[in-house]
Amino acid sequence: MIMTLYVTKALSDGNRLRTVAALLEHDELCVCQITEMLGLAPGTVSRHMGVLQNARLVESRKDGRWVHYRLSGSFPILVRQWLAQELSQAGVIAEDRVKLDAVIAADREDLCRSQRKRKCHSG
Amino acid sequence: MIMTLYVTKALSDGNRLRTVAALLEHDELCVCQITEMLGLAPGTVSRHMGVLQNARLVESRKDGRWVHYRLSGSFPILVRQWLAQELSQAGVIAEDRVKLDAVIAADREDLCRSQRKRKCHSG
DNA sequence: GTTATATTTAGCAACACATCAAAATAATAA
DNA sequence: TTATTATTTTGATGTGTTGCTAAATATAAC
Repeated sequence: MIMTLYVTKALSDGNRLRTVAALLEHDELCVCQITEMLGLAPGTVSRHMGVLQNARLVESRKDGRWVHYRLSGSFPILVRQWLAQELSQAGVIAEDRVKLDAVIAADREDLCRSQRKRKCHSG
Repeated sequence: MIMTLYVTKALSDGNRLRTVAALLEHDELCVCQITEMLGLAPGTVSRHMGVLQNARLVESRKDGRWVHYRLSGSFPILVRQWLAQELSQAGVIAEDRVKLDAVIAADREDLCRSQRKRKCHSG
């Protein structure tokens, strides 16, 4: 397969684009933070991150039970510039920015605890 | 939907990437020429071109029964530069280049005639 | 060791997409 | 007008993707 396709396919999903937008503004985010921002199941987010990692757009760093993702050094710079321009204008991403700020301000443990609780109530 | 998604989705298919690569090197190509290069059914190629046009990556010009496509003026320049760099290294696209040169050298009417013939034989 | 827990993987249903053949369109040629 | 013909649209089919829940993995806390 054309290498470029891994990149364009990875970027051809709205939730992955939102994640990249978030990582353009925050050095590192852990899976639970991204999960909170997107409002998806953890497993789904994990798979999205796998697609981005497979395209070499993000890298992961393990910190205890937490896994942090950041934009990869091999993220094509021209694409990065383009996305930085375009995504900053999208409404959804402005909302994500607000939500993320709250998420980051909160304690990480509290965040994970509230995600667990939500899961129990829904089942 | 995030506007950017139209672009990334349009570029997330191998045959559409090959088409864009061809249009980076040839001002204009008609549907039958692209069809010959990709080796797909005309209807399939038409739909692909529709996706690219919808994302404002290409524009069409009608010339009698023929329709010519070219890269749009609103094709994001950073993406264009990135693709020009990346796609030039792909093997498939090198092959396409050779095939396209032959296609363009041939008479357009002959090309369409041969495509008609092929269709009959296969049915 | 055992328990708790953040993430990943597996299995599955729903939806989206690529492809072809064939019918419909639009334009030329006779 | 009638016949050709390049392209588009439609209908059907197979494949890929996204999402969830639940099980598995890996790490920390007890």
